[in-house]
Amino acid sequence: MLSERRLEVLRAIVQDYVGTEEPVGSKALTERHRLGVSPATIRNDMAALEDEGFIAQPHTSAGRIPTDKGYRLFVDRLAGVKPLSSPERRAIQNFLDSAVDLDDVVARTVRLLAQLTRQVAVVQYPSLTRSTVRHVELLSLSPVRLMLVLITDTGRVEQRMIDCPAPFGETSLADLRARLNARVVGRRFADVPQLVQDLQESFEQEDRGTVTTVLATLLETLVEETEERLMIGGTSNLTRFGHDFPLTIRPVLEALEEQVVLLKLLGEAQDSGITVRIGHENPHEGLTSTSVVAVGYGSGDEAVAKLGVVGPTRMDYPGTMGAVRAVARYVGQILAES
Amino acid sequence: MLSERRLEVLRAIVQDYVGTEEPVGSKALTERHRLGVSPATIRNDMAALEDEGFIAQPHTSAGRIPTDKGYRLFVDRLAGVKPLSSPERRAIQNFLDSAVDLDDVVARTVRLLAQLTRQVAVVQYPSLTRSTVRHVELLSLSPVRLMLVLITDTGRVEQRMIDCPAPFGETSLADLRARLNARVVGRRFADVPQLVQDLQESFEQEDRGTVTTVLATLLETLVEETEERLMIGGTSNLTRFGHDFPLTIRPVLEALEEQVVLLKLLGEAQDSGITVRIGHENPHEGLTSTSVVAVGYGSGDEAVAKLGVVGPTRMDYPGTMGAVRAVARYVGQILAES
DNA sequence: GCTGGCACTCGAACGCCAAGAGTGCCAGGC
DNA sequence: GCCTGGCACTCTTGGCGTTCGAGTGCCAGC
Repeated sequence: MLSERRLEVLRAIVQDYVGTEEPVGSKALTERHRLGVSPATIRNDMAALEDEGFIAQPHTSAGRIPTDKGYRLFVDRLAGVKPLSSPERRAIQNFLDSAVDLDDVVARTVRLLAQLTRQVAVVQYPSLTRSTVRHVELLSLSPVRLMLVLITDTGRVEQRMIDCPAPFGETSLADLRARLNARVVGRRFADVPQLVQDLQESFEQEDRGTVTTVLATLLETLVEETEERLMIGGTSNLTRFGHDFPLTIRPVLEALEEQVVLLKLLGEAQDSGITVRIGHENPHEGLTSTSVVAVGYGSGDEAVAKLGVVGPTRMDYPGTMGAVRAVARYVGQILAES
Repeated sequence: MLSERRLEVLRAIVQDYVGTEEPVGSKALTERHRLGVSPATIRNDMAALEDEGFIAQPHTSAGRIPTDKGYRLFVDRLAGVKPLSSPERRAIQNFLDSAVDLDDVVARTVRLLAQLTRQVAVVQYPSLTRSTVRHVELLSLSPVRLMLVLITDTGRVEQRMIDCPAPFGETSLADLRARLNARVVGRRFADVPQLVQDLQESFEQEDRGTVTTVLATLLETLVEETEERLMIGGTSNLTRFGHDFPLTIRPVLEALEEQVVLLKLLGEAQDSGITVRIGHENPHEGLTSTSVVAVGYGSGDEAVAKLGVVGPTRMDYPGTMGAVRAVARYVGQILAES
């Protein structure tokens, strides 16, 4: 068990290292923090912290830097979440309020997060599986060509082309549109498959082929789009990463290009509460020198998607967590309003 | 006027430098290219090329590297466009053919371009101004809430929420929908404003407010969405940029984050034919050490949008130009089919 | 107009040394 | 028992001079 002061020393080390990017020594610590003891004492504490694996020395005659384990302890026990200032809050709200559609909301959220945290921001589009259907529209582009448009309660829109096996009249189309909407509007996407499964039976023989095709396309859209989309931004913040550039930044950029990786990353975050993954806690290889701070957001109580930032393990955790939480909260509000 | 051989020397310098990333000397040139003369002669030629500003020495006792002006001459007079191999062509076609919707087409195009050229790829979504209207849909979400959906011939879909000043009945809605479509389907977006300007006059007094609102929203959407969207990818290729990382890469990443900058960049490319902007020819400050290779693409004869890559001035121009042109061609085909 | 020869320049690499930061440990004091 | 001042030790960092080699420019000769 670590004494109170040793924890205090760890906190001081983390804070200083985050600020200066340089290994911090015992003397510097006593100068910048009122620890009430001499450097020699701090040295003993540091030796103990190193034995426990919370800090490490890059080389023998250098100061100490926190390890992943050290950051973990810091985040779990030593640091709170730093709330944003009220000007910041107002700025967020203003900026998000002027969004015109869902794409715009997401785009603005990304910019905002990247600016506030000075890190790479990742925002997932509201998920289809947890959303409900607001409307299904069928348009006839030609007698044998339909367009299916799917609108969610979060404002997301998906469309698909459909080639009909046989000409499909306007009355049949209106009929199908009405029946389809009657069954699925307001329901969750996950429930749609059962809700429409016997729909084609109520149609004339000649139209059944088309109806079946439409239903198949609808279900396909649901499945395909469960592969969620996301938007990232603030990659130029990666340049503030460290000194040994190419090696560090390369795998990160590569990971960021892989939507699958990012979705998995966000997916592993808890539904509620802020999740912080530090360095090697990250499953993906290219991201072992980064930390991920993620949180769910949603229009109601439940999270419909997640957002977060990716940055160096040496980051300002309290500030980042505060910004991420605040942005998630406001985006949730915006979505609820629309 | 430069002699034939001196041009040949310039070509050799560009090729070698692009391959090795290192200043190329007279001896190395004679070894790798059959120029038929001795290093001393090459040195004279190089001195001449340097006088003309086509090549430069990083420092006195180093080899030469091409200047922007040198690359320009190379691109204009010395290099052709290298066509892709037929396996590559087949791969492109296969990859693009399996796209499910417009977003997917664009996303795949970006990946493809980035992979083929090993550079940062930028693809603009098909522009609204040059597109035609395929369909306008109006959905009633509640008696006082409408959704406007706009579908283009390139498959792009835009939607907007509309709050009606007064309740709007289903029959009025159907009427408006029919009249709207009758007027604008198949027409260019640019022509829409005049086509709908007196539409509200044929409606009952009580509905006019709503009709006016709908029309206003439609026009607003046209204007707003003329601010085009685009997608970028392959940023991890920036790591292969050069040796002096942070300074070079930072402004590039920043420029890439600014959609406005990129749109302007692509916008300045010619409508037909490949445009190559080299180094300082680029208007944007952060991109003075990059070259941009861009080309228009479209479903018909006319370009509806542009795509291209951004890379170091030291790039394989013939190969890059070949890849960009080929990808643009295939994307055009895909769009024409859908 | 090309070529071989030659002197020259200059950056990269290396080794060396001194300075400074930081540590670990120990003996003494509260 | 814990803290502290002192001290020897370790290593990195930066400056400096030297060497090495690539590449150049120029010139005389063919």
